[in-house]
Amino acid sequence: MPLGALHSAPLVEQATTRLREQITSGEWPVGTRLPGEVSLAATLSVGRSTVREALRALAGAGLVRSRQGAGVFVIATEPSREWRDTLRRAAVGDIYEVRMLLEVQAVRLAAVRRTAKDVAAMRAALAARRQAATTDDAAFVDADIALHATVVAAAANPVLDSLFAEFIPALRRGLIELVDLLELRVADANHGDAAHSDLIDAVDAGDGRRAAAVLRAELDSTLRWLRTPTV
Amino acid sequence: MPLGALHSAPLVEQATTRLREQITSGEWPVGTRLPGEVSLAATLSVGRSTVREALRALAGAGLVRSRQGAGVFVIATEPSREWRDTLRRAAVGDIYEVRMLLEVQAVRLAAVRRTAKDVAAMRAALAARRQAATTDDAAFVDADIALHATVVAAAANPVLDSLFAEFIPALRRGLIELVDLLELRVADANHGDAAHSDLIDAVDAGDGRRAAAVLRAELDSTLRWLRTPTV
DNA sequence: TCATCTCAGGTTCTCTGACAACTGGAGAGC
DNA sequence: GCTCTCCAGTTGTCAGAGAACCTGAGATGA
Repeated sequence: MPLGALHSAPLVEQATTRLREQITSGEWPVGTRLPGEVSLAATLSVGRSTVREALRALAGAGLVRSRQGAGVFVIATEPSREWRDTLRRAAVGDIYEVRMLLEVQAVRLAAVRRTAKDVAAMRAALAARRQAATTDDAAFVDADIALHATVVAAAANPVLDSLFAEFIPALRRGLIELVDLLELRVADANHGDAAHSDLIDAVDAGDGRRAAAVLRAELDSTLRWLRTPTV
Repeated sequence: MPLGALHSAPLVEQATTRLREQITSGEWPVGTRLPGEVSLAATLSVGRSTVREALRALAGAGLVRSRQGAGVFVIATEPSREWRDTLRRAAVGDIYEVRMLLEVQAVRLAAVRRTAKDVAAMRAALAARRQAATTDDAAFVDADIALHATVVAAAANPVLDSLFAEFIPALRRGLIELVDLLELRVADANHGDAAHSDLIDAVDAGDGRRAAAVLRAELDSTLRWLRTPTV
């Protein structure tokens, strides 16, 4: 692998970058119909095939969509990954607060929408969490998070699922440290088992209010610790 | 907006899907050098240009990378933007439901944490929304969303801010279509002004319960429309 | 007046062919 | 063993042609 290519980037890549900049700079907001291929080729001083390939790259990135005969339209701007940066840099307390907010509402939905299959998955995850109680902190936290993910999944909203998954890396980091710092598992390696069992029972019974209360109590006590300044 | 295209997908999209499946199925793991363009064109029974465009789409999605003379290589087996993909592809009702869930809880926090500066920003945004009432649907929806963003910002949680921003492109799309479809602004160009004014008053007064109720009523009625199957 | 149809111009889609630029491996020479 | 050259195969770019599609304007008919 050379340290750096000494020849310029292929024209398609340059064109892709130029067009992408038009989008991310706000020049072409969502909904904009891009100039036609022939016009863009003239503007960029490249062949039409080069423009087409650049547009395909932007389409593959999810920024544009083309309709034959109608044109190519901006369907998304490419934010600067602000969300993921924020999630990486934010105080764990802020992250956890949003997680809590989301999940407490999610269990209300889960209590309404859960299927027998969802409940079976929750109970299987609870069993796995119990099994992980004999292992190290990281594995235990992973099993705990996996259990919560099954509860969120029962809300039957793919956006929620995906959003919860976005939180997992940060949650994992924060929770492993917290469990270690507080030595939560010294007295009880299966810390929180009763609450999780109650949670699943409540969801199973369709009692959203109770499920939310159980989960809120659990997450709230954790949040309080996460918000406590560390010495 | 057509209910569904009655003609088959463009060949480039089909080829992209086929090639992507080879990657995501594990047939072509990371590091694999794909067959050459000429070979792929023969395999897929399309022209070489079609293959090239499909490969560009995959490159734009971050799955492959090509080196002139050397070949095209798999660099990832999963798109790296699962969350964003979900947000783009999900049913607008699912998106809106999560937005609602988030925002109703956010206003509870906002009612506790708002500063005088936050409230001033909300009122300025309300004024801007009123001004946008004289313009087109898109501008009005933008002003509406901006107002909601000021309310979320008052919750003083950067993760919430950033997360709300993630929803904006999808919300914008859905809401502009809804406003247009239902002709919500024919009778009242400044649709929903009273509710928004009440919302700000409640946040200003620190009445989280009332703020949540006002917002829930607003968002719930919109969600109901978004969940209604379109004829 | 309104609804429907037709047409023209502009758009994207696909293919072909040609040539340029590049890579990597094999073989030859030192 | 190292370096250079050559060659086959690869990607990159362009041009051109025709097909398929979309949209808006205008014409026609009820």
